[in-house]
Amino acid sequence: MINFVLDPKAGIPFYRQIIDQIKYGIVSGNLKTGEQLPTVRALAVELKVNLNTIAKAYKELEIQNILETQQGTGTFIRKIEVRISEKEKNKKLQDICNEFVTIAHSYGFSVDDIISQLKKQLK
Amino acid sequence: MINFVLDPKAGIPFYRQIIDQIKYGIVSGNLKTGEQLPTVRALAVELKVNLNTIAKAYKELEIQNILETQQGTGTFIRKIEVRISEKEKNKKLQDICNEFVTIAHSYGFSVDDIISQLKKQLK
DNA sequence: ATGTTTGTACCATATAAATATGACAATAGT
DNA sequence: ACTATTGTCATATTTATATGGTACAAACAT
Repeated sequence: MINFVLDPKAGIPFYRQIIDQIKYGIVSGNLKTGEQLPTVRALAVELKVNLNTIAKAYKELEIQNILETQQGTGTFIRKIEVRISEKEKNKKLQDICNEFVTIAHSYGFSVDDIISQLKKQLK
Repeated sequence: MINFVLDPKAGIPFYRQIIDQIKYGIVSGNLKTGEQLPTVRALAVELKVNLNTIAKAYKELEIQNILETQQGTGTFIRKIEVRISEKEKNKKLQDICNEFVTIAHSYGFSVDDIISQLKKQLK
């Protein structure tokens, strides 16, 4: 579970701060596959924002296939189900990598930079 | 010269993405002092945005004394040192990687999968 | 069945971002 | 001088974003 925090001075919308923290939580392992997130109302109260703001964050992550929501039950970190061929999988991985290398490049980061950052995250 | 890239899914305004890419381009050495940037019109066409959006980015960097514009001639990198702290740089790299890893994760790929794919691309 | 908890949908409002146009000014090349 | 190219400015308009308020719908517990 994460300890959510909002920074009103950050100049970053609340819902996006929440998105980022969830993503960070997944990458760092603080959020595990299948784990339930706080309910929109609970988190809204905790962070003192409207429940729509939370719902918007959750919604966007659901569209990105990162979360899974069930009305009446809750919101969860999506369990990945792989039902594509090995070949398609590799193609997908390649596509994702290409896209991100391009973005990283535009900020002056090299593939080596990315790799060493990723390795850091493994520890 | 930079290969500018706009990511509509990033949740960061276009003009700010351009600003960041120029700043990081200077820091990483991809943009050198005195170098001319694309004209506002050229970059607008390339990125398929309005020229005002590019002009806004350039303008803000001129105010920050990072760019130098000469009406009728073009926009250039100023002879000053752009300082971005290690911390900030790492944050940016981390953000990019974070985004990357989360998406990959949602397709069932691990950080190790990504690293080995990236290493393949290096060869 | 009923009530509670869950996410969802819709509406309203304010602000920010991006576009569209057009006119203008400085520079360079001819 | 003339022309083309550059950035600038102003203004209006449209679109997207951001947050809040309220009511609705699905799942669950009892």
